[in-house]
Amino acid sequence: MTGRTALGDMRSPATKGGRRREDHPQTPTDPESDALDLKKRSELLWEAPPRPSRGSKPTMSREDIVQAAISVADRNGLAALTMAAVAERLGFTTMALYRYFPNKEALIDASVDAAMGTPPPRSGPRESWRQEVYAWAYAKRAMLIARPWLAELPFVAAPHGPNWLSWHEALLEALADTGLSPEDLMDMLSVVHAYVSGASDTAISLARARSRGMADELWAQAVGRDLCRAIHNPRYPRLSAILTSQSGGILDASPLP
Amino acid sequence: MTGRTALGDMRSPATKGGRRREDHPQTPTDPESDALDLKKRSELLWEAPPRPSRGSKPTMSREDIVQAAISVADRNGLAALTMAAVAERLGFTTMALYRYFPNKEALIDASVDAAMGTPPPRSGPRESWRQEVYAWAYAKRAMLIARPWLAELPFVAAPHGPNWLSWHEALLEALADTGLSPEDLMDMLSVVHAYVSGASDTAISLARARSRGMADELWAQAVGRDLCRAIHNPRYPRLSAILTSQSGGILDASPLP
DNA sequence: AAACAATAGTGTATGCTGTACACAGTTTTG
DNA sequence: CAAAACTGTGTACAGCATACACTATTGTTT
Repeated sequence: MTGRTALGDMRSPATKGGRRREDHPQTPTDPESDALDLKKRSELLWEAPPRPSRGSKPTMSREDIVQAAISVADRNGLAALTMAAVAERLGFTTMALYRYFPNKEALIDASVDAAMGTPPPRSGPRESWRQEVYAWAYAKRAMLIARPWLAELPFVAAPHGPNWLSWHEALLEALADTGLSPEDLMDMLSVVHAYVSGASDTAISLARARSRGMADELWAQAVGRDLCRAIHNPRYPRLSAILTSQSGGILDASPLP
Repeated sequence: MTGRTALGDMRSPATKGGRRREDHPQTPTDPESDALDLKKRSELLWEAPPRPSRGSKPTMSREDIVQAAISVADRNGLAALTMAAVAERLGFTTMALYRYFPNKEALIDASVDAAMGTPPPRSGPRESWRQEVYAWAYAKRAMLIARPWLAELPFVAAPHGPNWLSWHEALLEALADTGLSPEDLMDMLSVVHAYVSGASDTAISLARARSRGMADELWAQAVGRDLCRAIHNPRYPRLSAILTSQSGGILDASPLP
């Protein structure tokens, strides 16, 4: 929702202007085109097309465009990230961007990878794997909070770029002393990743609310509202009991230890 | 969104047709409107507006519309879920839907909650909490795989409806024998939720690919492509080592135990 | 140096989107 | 029976991604 204001822009617009796939899944228009799509997305993220020898020189670079896209999203959220907005920020025509990226999806793929950056290098000496993983988790959480629009994107089936891999590499390094098997390490990658994303959920939501100028109190009120509906509702006896038992640890925006 | 390929439609379009917020976060158009937005979304999900006494009777119900929306998304993914598509499936005009839902976002909120349904009831006698949590996790995973478009929506800042709460309630019931404190139970909710989502990632991706008619082999090839770029890349020594050490547990679509 | 080919950025056009608005028909309330 | 409140329709519009045709620019080939 993806925009996520929330809705709008999510991520998966097939092809908007052009042809459309409205067919039944059993009779797909072109089964191969999707696989090619995934491969193409990955390739565009990793492989720079060779600079052609002839023709006039490009004025911008993919880097420039990605930076512009990131700053647009940083300011106004994913919904504001339109081709026109990016182009305007660069002082070019909308269509000029299509000389660098074949479509919006490719631009977003690149922007997402660039926006997540690389995990901060270890500052001090190596600590226990527990501490290392803590540090990694905090770093990822901070990254998501700094760029809450990343969480507006769906988490499945996106291509994984160089920076995304670097976060995995860093986590593997944090786990180096555990002596886990390769298989277990792979599992840990997804577990820790998912945990941090999930645990950062409310913090990200708060960050988004703040960036849109919402007062913290209003946000907390709005977020707590849903859960509070369970209270005294016979359909949710256990949830109700927990919510009334004590506090709203739910409203605490820092669920990570 | 988004044929989904993936981008397109996400969820966060601020407001598409109407007024637009392009302002700087520091000078928001109307800080209160967002808080009201969140509250409104929650209310729409929980509180049915009272049937007016005067006027002609409605031909459809919100239920009908939600079911139509779900079946559209089931068939063609989130990108195909447009107001026009839902209306057509029901044999009504697009604008007729706006008598039941104030905007697309509200319809999606309702559809998401309805689509996730309620967790299956326990079949046999109560088992150990471990087994109970396993069962819950499998159920959630199955639900996500059955409706992969749910994973195309952003995971933050969406209102939580009755069914969503019921999944939490069920997990609390599974954890009943653990003797955990209320605080710890709340933490467990987000941890287990996040874990299952993350661990189901590839399985969901595969389900989406299948529903679009892609052969499993093609999908695996496309998905593995990204990770394989780390192999023999000096920037990712540990990742490379793991990936070459043995198998591609990565390509296994069933990471849950 | 001249002719050519391939590119970069522009301008314009298109189809799809969500949704505002004004209407006509229908049902209940006074 | 008139007024009020609603339902579904028709039309209209702005915003979006993007196709296409154009020109100006540049390196390659002759």
